[in-house]
Amino acid sequence: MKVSQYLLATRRETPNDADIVSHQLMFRAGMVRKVASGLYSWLPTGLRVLRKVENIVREEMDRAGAIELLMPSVQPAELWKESERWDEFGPELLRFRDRHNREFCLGPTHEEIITDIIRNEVRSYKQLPANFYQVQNKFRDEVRPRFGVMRSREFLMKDAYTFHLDDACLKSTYKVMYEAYCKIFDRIGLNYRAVLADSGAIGGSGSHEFHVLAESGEDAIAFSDTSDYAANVEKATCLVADDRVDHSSGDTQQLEEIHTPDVRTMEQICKFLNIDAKQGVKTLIVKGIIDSDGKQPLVALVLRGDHLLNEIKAAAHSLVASPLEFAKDDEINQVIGASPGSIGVVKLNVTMLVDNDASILSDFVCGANRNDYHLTGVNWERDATATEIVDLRNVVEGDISPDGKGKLTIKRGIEVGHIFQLGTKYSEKMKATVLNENGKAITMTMGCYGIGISRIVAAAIEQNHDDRGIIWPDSIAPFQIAIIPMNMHRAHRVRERCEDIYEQLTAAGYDVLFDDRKERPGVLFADSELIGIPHRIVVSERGIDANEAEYKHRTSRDAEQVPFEQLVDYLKGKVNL
RNA sequence: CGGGGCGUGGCGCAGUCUGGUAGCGCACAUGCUCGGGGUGCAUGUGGUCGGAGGUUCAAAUCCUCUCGCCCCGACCA
Repeated sequence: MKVSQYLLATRRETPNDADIVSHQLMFRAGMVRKVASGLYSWLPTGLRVLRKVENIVREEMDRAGAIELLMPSVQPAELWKESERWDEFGPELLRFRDRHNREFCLGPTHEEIITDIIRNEVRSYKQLPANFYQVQNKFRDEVRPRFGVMRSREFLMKDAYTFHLDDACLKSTYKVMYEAYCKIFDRIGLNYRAVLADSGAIGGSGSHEFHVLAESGEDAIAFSDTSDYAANVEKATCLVADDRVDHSSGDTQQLEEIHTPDVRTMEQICKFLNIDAKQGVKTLIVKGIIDSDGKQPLVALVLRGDHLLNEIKAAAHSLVASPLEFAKDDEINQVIGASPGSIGVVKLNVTMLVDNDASILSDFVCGANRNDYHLTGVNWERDATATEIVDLRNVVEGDISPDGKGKLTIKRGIEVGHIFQLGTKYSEKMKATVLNENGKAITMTMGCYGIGISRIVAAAIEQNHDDRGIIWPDSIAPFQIAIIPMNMHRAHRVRERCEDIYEQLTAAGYDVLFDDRKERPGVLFADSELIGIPHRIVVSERGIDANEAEYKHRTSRDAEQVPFEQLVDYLKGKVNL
């Protein structure tokens, strides 16, 4: 491509609504432009990258035995009502009516449509397992779109769905998909980790997320520093470090009530009593499961002062309402007789779920269930008893890995892929069955597998940039090689030489950007670096005199001189096609 | 949804408090200049100041309504 016949659209300045580096650089490099909140146009440079990612995904999916198809982005309400997600999904699902007043939605995902296809087309166990995928725009009406294409409302996604006679078959295909995903991210050249994930509302037994590691990631992921344990912090567990002090000889503190005016938060109580948050306990009041009388009791969740509640773990408990709902202040006052900020575990009249680590404390501090008072020297058994001891908290750096091997470290990641063993959630509701070898109708068991194509583009930039711009891996660069002429508009021989190199490299199959604009060298250099073209050839009069082109990689400091006749072969050794 | 902020040429901003008929940088066009890191000079194109209504002799500026965009939001018990 010659720049004179292309839309480079680079900018020197960053728009003020771009607050992460990938968004800023995608704008400045002329890759995307915002059309409305969460909606972007992909300019030619951006589209080139998007297509490259898409093609790698497509090749690996095909190689793994998946078959491509394409489903509509507009979907009829009937199918969503059948799966009961029409009501479950919430406002993220954009709903509307057509001219005949029939209800539709813009597809945020395609389980319903694919299940409908498969139940109509697949009748025999002999046709299983089946693995279908598509690459398509999805729409989710995000409350707050942000970070450019990282969390936009419309985005490009590869989604695959598999159908099986039984769970064993599902598990083996799941493993094949897991490996295909690893190949995809390896080929793109990203630093990523596969982690255990919460399967969430979608249900099912097994689930992994694939995260690109980056400071700006929205998710926290926990790894063992010695084993291969890795999990989303939402899901991560740890072993309890049992460093309980032995008080069997009775040398504990006395229970004492202290007047603590205006002390409500853990931070305030620590300051007031000059203690560490590890020596305190916080008591969160949430709503419980509605009982047989139709009443909704309150449940207390007890955590060590320095720990954070994991809402997913809490909501998963059989006594706790799901999704998790915090009790309102007046309810708490009514039932417990004290306000939030003064709640504690002693003589607490509701079910008490105590986190593992809170349960091994002794001589700790908590609210007194009396406004403006706290208790010190509290001890389990003697002063209070847990209804149940459970895992309720987010793991933190330094916790013991659940496999007992090593300690957890926590890093941030951008979720770019997610695979699920769905089971029969959709196939059962939508009656997707096949006949088995005995002629009996069997409900198929399903898996689903997503990759955020547009998000990968942003994630790759988050991971690969410097102060001059993007640094693409060869695999997804919009152009692999830039040809930059020096003083071309005065020196015909520079133009001729560039044209010649451009022809040769293009013929060799490379994506080459020949910057033939009448601009000063600084502009040409700056733009090629901003766009992130990994390999750069400079042709100058001086070089022509020496019969040499200059080669430099985007990441290297110094350039190398290469004789013109060796240039193509030289690049073949440097640039991965 | 709650809280905060912002809408002025394509982009980044000043002007708004204290009303007087719109300005700067970048980009763009033309000419000269420069020619290995966003050259310099000159000239020029482009904005009914998000929209509607109101106050006023006069509104980007004051008032009312409205639309759009951005940021933050369990962590507290």
